[in-house]
Amino acid sequence: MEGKKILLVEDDPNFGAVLKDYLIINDFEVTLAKNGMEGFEKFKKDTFDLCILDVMMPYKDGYTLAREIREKNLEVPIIFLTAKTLKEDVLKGYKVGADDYLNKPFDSEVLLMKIKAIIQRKATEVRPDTTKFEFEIGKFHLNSKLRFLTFPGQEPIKLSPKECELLKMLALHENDLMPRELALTKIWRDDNYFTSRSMDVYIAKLRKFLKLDANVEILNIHGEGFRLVIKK
Amino acid sequence: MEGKKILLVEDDPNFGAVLKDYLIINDFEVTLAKNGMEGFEKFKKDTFDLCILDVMMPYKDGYTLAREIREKNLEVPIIFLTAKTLKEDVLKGYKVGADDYLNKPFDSEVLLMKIKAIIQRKATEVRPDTTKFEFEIGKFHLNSKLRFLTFPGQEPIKLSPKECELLKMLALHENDLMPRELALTKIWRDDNYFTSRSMDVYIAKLRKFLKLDANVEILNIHGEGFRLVIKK
DNA sequence: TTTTTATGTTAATCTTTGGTTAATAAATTT
DNA sequence: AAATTTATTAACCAAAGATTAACATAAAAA
Repeated sequence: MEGKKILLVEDDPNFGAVLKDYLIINDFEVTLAKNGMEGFEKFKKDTFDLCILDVMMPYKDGYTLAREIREKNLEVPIIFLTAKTLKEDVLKGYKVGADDYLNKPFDSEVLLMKIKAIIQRKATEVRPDTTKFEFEIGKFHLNSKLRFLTFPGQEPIKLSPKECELLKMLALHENDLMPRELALTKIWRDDNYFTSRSMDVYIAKLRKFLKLDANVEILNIHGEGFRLVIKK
Repeated sequence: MEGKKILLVEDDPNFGAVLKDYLIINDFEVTLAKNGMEGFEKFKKDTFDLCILDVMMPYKDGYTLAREIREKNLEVPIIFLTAKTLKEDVLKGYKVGADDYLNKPFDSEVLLMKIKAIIQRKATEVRPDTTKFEFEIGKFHLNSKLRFLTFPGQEPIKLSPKECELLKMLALHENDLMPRELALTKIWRDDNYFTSRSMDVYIAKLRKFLKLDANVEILNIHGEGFRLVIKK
C-alpha cells in the first residue's frame, strides 16, 4: 500500500497543502495541482493510483476534469471532494464515474480509510486478463505474468519485475521506438537522472540475456529511447 | 440488473417498509428482516446479491450480523445504514468489510445509485469457480470441504482451515500465478505485514505436506505471489 | 576539435521480500 | 478447566531485486 501515487486537485491552497501533508505522512506520494487545467496536465505526465478532485474550481471544474481523465484512463479511481450536499451534484459525480464522494468538512481518517479501501479493491479486482502477457522475441518466448524468458534447449530464465516489465514494453514496440520517457513514467513511475541511469543498467541486463539469439538486439536511439530489433 | 435479491435488515418498521417498497418499485426483490437475528436466519435460507443492514438494532447489531454474514459468504456486498456520524462507527464498518456506508437521513436516489454501482461491480468481477471442492494435485487428492489431503498408501492428512483454503486457492490457479494479495484479502481478509508473514508460515506447512510427490511444488514469484507447479 | 550530454558497464550498497523456527495467543475439543 | 489444535507474532537469516557511484565510451552540439 505504501508509495501509491495520488493526484490531488484542489484550488484552496491552504486546504490543499494540509491535505497533501496528511497524505504524505500516511505514506502516499502526492502531486498537488491547483486547478483543473493544471490537474489534467499533471495527470498526463505521470501514472497515478488515485485522483482526488475538488468539484468547485476555477477554469475547469472537477466533473469536467473527471470526464477528461476517464477518456484517457478507464481504470484509475476518482474521489470527489465537495462542499455541496446537493443531490444533483452527487448523482452527477457518480455518473461521471466517481468511485466515492466526500462532503467537506470531512474526517481525514475516514478519507484515509476510503482511499485504502478503493486502492485495495482495484488491486484485487480480477479483470478478464485482457492484457497480453506472452511474446515471441526471435527464438525467445516471454511470459511476463510468470516472469519467464525461455530459449530452446535452455533452462527458463527468471526475470525480475523490472527486467520483465522493461522487456515487455520493448516487445510491445517491437522493431519500433520505445521512448525512454515512456518506460520511465510507466515502469519507474518517475523520470529523473537516477531512474534513467537505473534503466540503463536494466537495458544492459536484458542485452546479456538476449545474446543467445544473434537476430535479436536492443539498439539505442540517442536521446529518444530504445528499439528492440528482431531480424527475421 | 432487474430481479436482484436484496436482504434488508431494518428495525424501524415504517422506514423498513418504505425503503422496501421503493426498492421493489425499482425492480429489486426484497426480503425484509426486522432485527439481526431474523436477518441472519433469512440470509442462511436464501442467496442474496446485496445486504443492506441498519447498524442500530436490538438483539444483534449490524456489525455483528455483518461479521456472521462474512463468515458464511466472502463475496456478498454489504451496505450499512446508520444515523450515527461518529467516526468510530464508520471506521468500524469498513473494518468489518462494508462496501459502503450511508448516513440517515439519506437520499433514496443516492442509495439506488450506490446499489447499482456495487452490484454492477460484483457482476463484472470474474472470479475463479469458488464452489469446486475437489482437486487433483499430482498424486494428491484434495477435498477442501472435508479438509482432507490424501496420498496413495498414506493416512489422509487433515488440514486446518487456513491450510486448506490456501491450498485450494493455489489449486484453483494451478500452474499459474496466485497473487499474494488475493490470498491475503480473501483468506486472511487483511493485507498487512503480519498477515503476510502468517501466510508465509502456511506456505511452509503446505510445502512440507507436498514433499511426498516430487512432481508437485510451490514456487515463489518474488513480489507477486506463488505458483503451484504440477509436472506431468 | 572541444565540450557537453547521453549511454554502457561493473560492482558495491541498500532495500525489500521470503523462509524458517520457535514462542505465544487464541480457539476448539475433550 | 485441561488438553489439543490452530493461528499469529517475533526474531533472525537468506535471497532477490533495485539503486547508486564511479568510470568508460559514444554521440551530438558548440
